[in-house]
Amino acid sequence: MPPNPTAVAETRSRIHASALELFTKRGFHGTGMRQIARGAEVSLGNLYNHHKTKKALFAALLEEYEAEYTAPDTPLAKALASFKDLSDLERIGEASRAMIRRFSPYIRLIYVDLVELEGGHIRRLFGGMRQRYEEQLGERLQKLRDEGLLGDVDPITGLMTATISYFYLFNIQQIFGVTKLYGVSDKQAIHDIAEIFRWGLEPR
Amino acid sequence: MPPNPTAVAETRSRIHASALELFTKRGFHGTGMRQIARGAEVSLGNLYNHHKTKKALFAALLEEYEAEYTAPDTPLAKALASFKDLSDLERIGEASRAMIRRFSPYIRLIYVDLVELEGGHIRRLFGGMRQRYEEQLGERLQKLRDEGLLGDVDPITGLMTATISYFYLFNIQQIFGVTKLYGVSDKQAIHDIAEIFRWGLEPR
DNA sequence: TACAAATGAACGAACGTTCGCTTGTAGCGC
DNA sequence: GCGCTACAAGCGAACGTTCGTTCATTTGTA
Repeated sequence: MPPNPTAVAETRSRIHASALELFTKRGFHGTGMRQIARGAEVSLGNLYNHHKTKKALFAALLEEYEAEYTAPDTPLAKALASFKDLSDLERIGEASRAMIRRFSPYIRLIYVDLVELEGGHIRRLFGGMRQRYEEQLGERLQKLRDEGLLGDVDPITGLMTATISYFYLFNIQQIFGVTKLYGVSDKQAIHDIAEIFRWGLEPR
Repeated sequence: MPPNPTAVAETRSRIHASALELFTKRGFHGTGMRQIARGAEVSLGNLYNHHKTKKALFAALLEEYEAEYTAPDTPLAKALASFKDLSDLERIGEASRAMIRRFSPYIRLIYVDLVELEGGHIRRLFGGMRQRYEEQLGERLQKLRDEGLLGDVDPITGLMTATISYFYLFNIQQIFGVTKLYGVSDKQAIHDIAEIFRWGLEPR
């Protein structure tokens, strides 16, 4: 148990794994440092060699996930980057599902932060959403509109609402534990929602 | 300090108010019985004359709110009950906004339950949603469809998605603390979203 | 007089953090 | 190649608080 870089990194990752599991299951104040140490098979004191306080440990988990989540190679980022026209809505739905599956522990951490700590994390995620969508999609959507491939409603708002609908659907199912919110398979729900955002509820 | 019914009820409501404020602000495990007692201007021991345990006190708050929330005279229940055609979508948006405003403490409690306790509450709320929509709106929507006032997409799914979009929008703004998610006023956002669900993003 | 409402001291357990100590290897002079 | 040193990594007892809950007791009407 020395300054061996790989062994130290392994210890750190065991601590993070244990802390993640407990924080997401019992919340911040419901999780004790002794439980984290036991789960990581590490002494209580050693936790404090890696993180100054319990809060700092929690914050480290959030930051780790945030970096991964905001990377440009996530399913959702790729789906939005390659968005060409409204036939790609289903891809956004599939990507949203993949995001929730991959990042469900992160999302739970965000809820913990909201409920028990300052809650600033989720505000940051949604805060600049509109602007990010405009920067990334504004030009392409304007072009589609000029070509007569979009209707009169604001397409940025439309794509945001569609993405949020998908995201929240799978959030409800995965995080809240609800099965088949719409009574159909995920694939079917993704298609139905895409159709709604393409054609609306009015008759044509 | 006697068996005076109104005085006892007043004490109870002070306890509930103090507990609600603390639970929603610091979570379940982050709130102490002594803090609740201090906030309610009540002795520590007296809390246990009204609720057997801390968990029971929390559960009582959730139940109180749930009864109010599922009552038939809430803004959303009335908006859905009086839904006639797609021009009423804005009313659902307004009602959703009113719901989030009125019930934001309840929603925070639900998040606390999700993060720190069993989390069964939110599952119950979303679990039977599809069925409730079918029971309450199925017949009316079928009639609208027969009259040629609706398109081909499933209108139940459409109305559910629209309601959830509104609800979550104001949840994001009120509970998560995000201002103007869509960059426009609430009124404008309600209208834009209604237009999207009516006409879709495709050109007409 | 009876009894629910209200009180605050007391209990044992668990909390986050600190601290003195041990362990074990990396880097160094030889 | 070999001991030696320095020091990060790891340990668990201990500290002072705070926790949820209990309980003997007092208060104040019905």
